[in-house]
Amino acid sequence: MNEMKTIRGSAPLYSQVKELIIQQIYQGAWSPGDLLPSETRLGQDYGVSQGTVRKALDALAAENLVIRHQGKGTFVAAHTPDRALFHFFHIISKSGVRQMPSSQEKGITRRRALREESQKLGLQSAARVIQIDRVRSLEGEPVIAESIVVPAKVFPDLDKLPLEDLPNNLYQLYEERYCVTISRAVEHLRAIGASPQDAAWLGVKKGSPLQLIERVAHNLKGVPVELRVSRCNTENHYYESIIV
Amino acid sequence: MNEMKTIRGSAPLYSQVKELIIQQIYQGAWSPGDLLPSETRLGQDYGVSQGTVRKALDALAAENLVIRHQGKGTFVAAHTPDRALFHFFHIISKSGVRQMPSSQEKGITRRRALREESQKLGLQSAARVIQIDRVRSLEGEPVIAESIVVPAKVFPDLDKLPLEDLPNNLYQLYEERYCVTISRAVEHLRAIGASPQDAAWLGVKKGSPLQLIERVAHNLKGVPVELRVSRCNTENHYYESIIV
DNA sequence: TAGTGGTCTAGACCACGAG
DNA sequence: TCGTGGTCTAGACCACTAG
Repeated sequence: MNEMKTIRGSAPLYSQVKELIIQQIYQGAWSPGDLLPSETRLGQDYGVSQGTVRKALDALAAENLVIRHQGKGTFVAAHTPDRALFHFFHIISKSGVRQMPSSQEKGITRRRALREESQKLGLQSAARVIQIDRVRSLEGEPVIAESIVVPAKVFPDLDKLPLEDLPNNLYQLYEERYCVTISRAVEHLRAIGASPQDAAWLGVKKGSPLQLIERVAHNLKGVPVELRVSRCNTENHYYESIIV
Repeated sequence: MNEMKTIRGSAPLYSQVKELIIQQIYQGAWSPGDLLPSETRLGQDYGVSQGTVRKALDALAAENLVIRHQGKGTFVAAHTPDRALFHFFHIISKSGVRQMPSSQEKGITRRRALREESQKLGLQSAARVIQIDRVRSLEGEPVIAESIVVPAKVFPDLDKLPLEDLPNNLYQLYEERYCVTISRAVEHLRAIGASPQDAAWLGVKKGSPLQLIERVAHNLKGVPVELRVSRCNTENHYYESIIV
């Protein structure tokens, strides 16, 4: 590549460069964890100045799509345990401890999507989906009952994996096995009463208050690819949110 | 002012400029809503280049402390209704409507802080605080029972205001009447059962699940200046959180 | 028309990491 | 020692706003 197709009246150059880089990550030209070419090199490739590339990379870094390391270079962001913990897991113990919960799988099923699910995932009605149920524990205590629904088309064979092979960090699996990068999510929180199933799994009384978290997770292109419903026992934990 | 005291080995210049600007806003040199001098002018005043001032202002804009308008200039951020709604109010109706709730004051009292309150607010034990209780409604339905606790020292006379004079948007009052700018908050969410008081105020059954939101709000310097505990009926609403 | 922030470029030097 | 991103500067042009 040697020239940026600059279109008069279109988005700023750095923004076009940014989208180009996202496109290339999406297409697999660079994978999560890979070192990107230097700013200078990218500028030569795209036919723009190094400063413009820098602005594009800064914007990507602000969205956690790349990680910059002085002296080393710029890397495509990967769903490391750290990223999972500090960006995609918001349950903190009351004493302030932040740690990744362990997972106990309760089952995987393949079925047809409910109307609401296909709508939220942008699927044809009654498209095939895979559901994973698991209970997640912190310090040995079961705290979260979690149901995950994903399109079977995007994650084929996910239900064929042995239960034991399902990692704690699913987003890493999505990334490595299915080349799907989760880059953004929207969560809706409510308070509900524990269902008999939740009560049994979490060791609480039926009807006791649980924190409900409904998450829709999106890939690099902003397409929803996962629904996740969590019911949390917030006796000893809470959900943390920072506002600016 | 004509020269930036650059200290060798210290923080980057633009970061020092940023802190200087925060300092001047904090001291009232510029008030919320005011137009800042142009980048060029600030650069002359501080003895740095316009590009360095720009980086400082960009950082301030990222934290919502200033607002930039092409062609007009850079303004000190104010707690307008819009900012309250889109940055400090996260309850959305299930149909996706986002609107500011109306408030019905239930009382203001002056008392001594509980141990937990003085700890969270960084006060001497048993320091004087003012508590405001109110019920907030969306589309005529009472949805949120809210208790606000602030240090009497920071907001003197707040309890002397006629109840009717308490505005819906308290942060605007803090800003205009007490020169306290809320710039950041941390929220902890849990699910609880409705107390008799909450049940009466919100028109739900005692013990029914409510969304609890405990917020600590900080001023420009990062000092906590307000505690706010909200109990929300999430039958028809939810708390929205965006993750990147 | 004048002034502002937004974009783009170019070049210099520094701090960091790796060999 | 070398290459990287981080900082800082300087100047050009554009898009928007207001008078």
